[in-house]
Amino acid sequence: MNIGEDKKAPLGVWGRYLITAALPYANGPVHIGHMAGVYVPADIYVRYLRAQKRDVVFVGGSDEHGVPITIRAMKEGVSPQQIVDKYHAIIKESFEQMGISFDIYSRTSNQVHHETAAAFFKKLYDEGLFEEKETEQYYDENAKIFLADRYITGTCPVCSNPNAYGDQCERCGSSLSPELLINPRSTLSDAIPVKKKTKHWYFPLQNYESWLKEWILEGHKEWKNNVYGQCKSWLDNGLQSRAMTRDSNWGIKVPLPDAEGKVLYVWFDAPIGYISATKELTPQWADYWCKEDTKLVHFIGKDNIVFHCIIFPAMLKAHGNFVLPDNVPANEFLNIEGDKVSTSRNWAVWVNEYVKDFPGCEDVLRYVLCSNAPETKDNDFTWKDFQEKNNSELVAIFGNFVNRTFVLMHKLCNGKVPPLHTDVMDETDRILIEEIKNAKTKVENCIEEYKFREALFEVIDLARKGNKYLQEKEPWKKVPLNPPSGGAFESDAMVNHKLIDNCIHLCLQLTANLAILINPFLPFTSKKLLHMLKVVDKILDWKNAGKIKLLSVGYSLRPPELLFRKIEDHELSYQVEKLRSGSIKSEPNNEKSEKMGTNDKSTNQPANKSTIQYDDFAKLDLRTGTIVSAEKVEKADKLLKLLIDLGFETRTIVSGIALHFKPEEIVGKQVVVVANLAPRKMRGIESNGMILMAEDKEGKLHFINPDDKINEGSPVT
RNA sequence: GGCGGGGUAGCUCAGUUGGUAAGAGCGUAGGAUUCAUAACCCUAAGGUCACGGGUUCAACUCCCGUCCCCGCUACCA
Repeated sequence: MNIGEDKKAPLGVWGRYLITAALPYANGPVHIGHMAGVYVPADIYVRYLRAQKRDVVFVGGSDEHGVPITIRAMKEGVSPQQIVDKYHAIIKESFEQMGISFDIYSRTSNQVHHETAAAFFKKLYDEGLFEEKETEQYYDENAKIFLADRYITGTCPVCSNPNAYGDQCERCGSSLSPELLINPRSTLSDAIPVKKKTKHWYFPLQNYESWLKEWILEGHKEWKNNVYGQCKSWLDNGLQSRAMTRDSNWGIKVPLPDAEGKVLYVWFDAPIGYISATKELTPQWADYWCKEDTKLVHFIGKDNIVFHCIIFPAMLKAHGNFVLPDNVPANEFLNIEGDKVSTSRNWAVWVNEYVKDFPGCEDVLRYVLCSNAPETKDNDFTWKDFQEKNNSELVAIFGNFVNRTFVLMHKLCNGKVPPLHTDVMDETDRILIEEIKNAKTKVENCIEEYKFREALFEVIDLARKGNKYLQEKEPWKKVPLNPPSGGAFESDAMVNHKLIDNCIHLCLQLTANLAILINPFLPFTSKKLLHMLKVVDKILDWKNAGKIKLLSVGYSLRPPELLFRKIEDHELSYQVEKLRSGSIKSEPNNEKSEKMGTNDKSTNQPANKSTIQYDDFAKLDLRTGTIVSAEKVEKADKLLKLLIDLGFETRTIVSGIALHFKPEEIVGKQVVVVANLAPRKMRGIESNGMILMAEDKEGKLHFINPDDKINEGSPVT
């Protein structure tokens, strides 16, 4: 592959472009975080490339496999297919409505993908690139399923992080396999997983480590800081074999004879979805995937970095014959009104709802999300900001310029494009013409470097310059004059007439430029402009930008229509109210944040506990006790080391309540203790028992204790 | 605690390889104007560039340390 030789390729040297946007996971709709981080930037890039007449394909689709979907189906009593059908339709529609112009929006449950992914796997298998291991895999006997990586937690063998996930330790960055974990447990039913024999195929990432290091750390220093830093961290920590198959019946069947009940790991099959979608789109798919002069770019959220920068490239490398990503411009997260987006708390602005609440304002959302995109760090979306950006930039600068140009043209030039009289052009005119040219260069440079918000700023700035120009020229102050008939002579009036012509002429040409430049960002607006200017789509070719001969002299144009409307205060308060009233307080241990990235495939539902017999209860030795001392445990945010007087003895209990109570304020409190709990070491301190706590709906903890003070050590029955 | 990303005007962000760049937009305050969706245009205020050291003739820009924010993760048997 083209290691090291592809830096800063000059414009136009790429034969074709293959652009992918992260496959959204089909167990929920998309929200504005997804849009801002992935789909809007990807779409801008693609529309720009198309305007450049580059050969480009933009693929996407729903990611429909994975255990969370089967779990959800189980809970709702429907089939996994029904779940994904429902959300695939919603997601697809949202993208269409927002103008995300996929060449194909596919899905991983369809036939082509099953075949492609299976064949990919088979090829690696046939070449002996997998390690086949029969292992004791963890099985949840309550839920009756093998536990997917994500559903097992345990201790990381590398850094001793006790809550590493089965697929990855996020503390030390190591990629793991479930059986490497020490002390595993099920997050589904809380059951202690039992081991059961099963066979799986592992992909030895470590074999690609040195290659990845060279390819990324040496060859792609231009990647964004956040992306490069993450990659470096993983690579420095060392890679390990990772199982690429799972025990499940939802997914792509492992294409081997002895693999009943086994499917491909969702992260193995999902990125292959990009290939399948391309296949489905065109018989020439291989040109895009296999020819070295293809520029492959993955648009993703930051939660996907490891898969798109490490695992998938290693898979492609192993398979051979495929191009590798030239860049992976991952974005950070978008918060809403100061809080992180959370599906479980319903703290989100859903695209399908936005489209209903603000019909015809799709471009406004695109504008706000792009101009405030989390390109370098997490950012905040507020409705106030949404209003201000709309009212003071789209309406007041961009829309207003276009509107005053059109109104003046109709008032002063009979609704036609006036001629340009070079004899009366001045410095101001020439500067404006220069600015139009510059704008094109600036915008394209920014887009090529994935700096979309800056690019968009430059477009708006051009409109700003138009307003300034208009202000300086003040054509409305000049006396309009009918075209001279017969022997015209130079007079002040004649000159004024020419000045008006020049001003409006240039403003109109500028407007045409705006249509071209804004097109990648606000395609609906661009369309409206073309309609008003009575020109065809052809004019949107990027090569036309920067020119001032886009509209023919004498051509009559349509009356103006407003491009944007103001957003009123009451619309904001409605949205904010909707957001707040719809939000659900969730329990803190369930407060797994939603990422604006699209593949948060974990769900974390505490299951209802099953019925127990009296005997089970009677096994507990519950006692009252009094806290005699409390201190914070070093290097642990949540732990307090407590000494509890139980009457017959005083013992040490380590409890995870430090975020809720200060040590000094709980000394002397009576508590209920599980006295016969097996000892357990935490942070090196042996804990002998457990304090009972109640948790309210805010997630706050409260001690459980007797109404009146009673003797230490009194049994609780 | 670990890893990663950040901390620059009220807000959202730019600041290239260290040297007249401490900047932009919005917001705010004045002014001017009326072609325009009470919009546009002009002007102004304001920041010890998180903090403390260090390297240098010179640091927002390099080094060390500290603090804070965000994400993932850890300790809540």
